[in-house]
Amino acid sequence: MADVNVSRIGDRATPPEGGREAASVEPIWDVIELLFFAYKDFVGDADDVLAKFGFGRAHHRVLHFVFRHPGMKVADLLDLLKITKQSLGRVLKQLIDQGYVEQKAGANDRRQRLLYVTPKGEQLAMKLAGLQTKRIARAFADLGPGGHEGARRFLSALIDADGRDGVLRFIARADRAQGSRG
Amino acid sequence: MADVNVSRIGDRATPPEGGREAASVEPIWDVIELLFFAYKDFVGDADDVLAKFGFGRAHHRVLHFVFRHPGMKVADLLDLLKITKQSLGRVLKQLIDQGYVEQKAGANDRRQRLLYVTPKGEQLAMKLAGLQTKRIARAFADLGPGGHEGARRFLSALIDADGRDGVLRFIARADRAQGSRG
DNA sequence: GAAATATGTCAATATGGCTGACGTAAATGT
DNA sequence: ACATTTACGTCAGCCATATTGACATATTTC
Repeated sequence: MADVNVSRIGDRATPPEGGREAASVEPIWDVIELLFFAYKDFVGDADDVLAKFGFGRAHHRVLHFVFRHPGMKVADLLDLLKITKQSLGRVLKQLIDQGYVEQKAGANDRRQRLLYVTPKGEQLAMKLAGLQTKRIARAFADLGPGGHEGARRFLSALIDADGRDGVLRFIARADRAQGSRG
Repeated sequence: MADVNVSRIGDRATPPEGGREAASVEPIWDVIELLFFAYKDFVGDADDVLAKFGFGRAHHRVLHFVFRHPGMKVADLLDLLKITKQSLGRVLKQLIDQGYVEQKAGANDRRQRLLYVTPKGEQLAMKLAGLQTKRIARAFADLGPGGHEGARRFLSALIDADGRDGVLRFIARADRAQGSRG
């Protein structure tokens, strides 16, 4: 966010919410816009690095989730990212061809292509996660104790109610799958 | 998030962070992934409506910011969205041609095209903001008191330090510019 | 052996970014 | 007054990422 100086500037950082909420529900403008700006900066960190590798956000997402869930099936990834196999195919192929991700036939079901990151892939995945972690950690430092828990609760609550538990379990399972590889 | 059932499921919702933080900083996986899933669902609400109008996220962003900052210059919008005038031009033209946004020459500087939403544009902007507000309000209800303030602080802290004040002032100014139009 | 499943791939299309070049009107500087 | 700069628009082409639909191949299952 280099500069957002749209001619003049104001001062009040919070909208007037005292008491009743006007007719037809007054939009929660501040959070709507903060989500936009915060997310943009958040992914921007990684975008810059990815560009040097000739990759985009799509590659990042695949690399990230394969890293977090070693042995993931292609179908799992499709379901998770909610994209088509054709879209996934393109970026996955590049990641494989360039040695960031590798496939192994499933032991039980040999039609399956289980996905794993290579050491090279792990290095990039960790580099990207490190950048994002740095930003988040800085935010938590600003927020003081309870910041992490608060953020987790807020973000979880934003997720569609019917998919929330699945996402939380997914994240928890990844933590187990990877263990501590600091 | 229809379903994220990647074969098996886990239980622990928070990573083991007790005490020291391994070598080279352990990534804050939960927040990294929650941001991804939360943001996806957050923008998904609007995407569905926009699709019915033949619009995309790019249209939403333009409509949103013009609505929030009536009389914005084209240059302001470019600086805010960080896109090129060619990219903006395409979607802005559609919004104007279809009567959602209108332009007026600047009073002082007649080269400027000041942007305003039409009543039709306001209606759509409010509809989209309403959907997002519903999601955020639901999250705040889950979080209890302090949820709004906590979210605002967390998201603000995520923004690049050097642009943060500008963004906060921008949001504050918009609140004044629009007043209560609930 | 037939049918279903997991994956890969070809082809065409849409959206929303980008760069570069050029045009026009209005403001500004000397 | 004229040259330059500014604000904006637009043409042309390219790239990344997503889509749909069709079809191929291996493997598992009924």
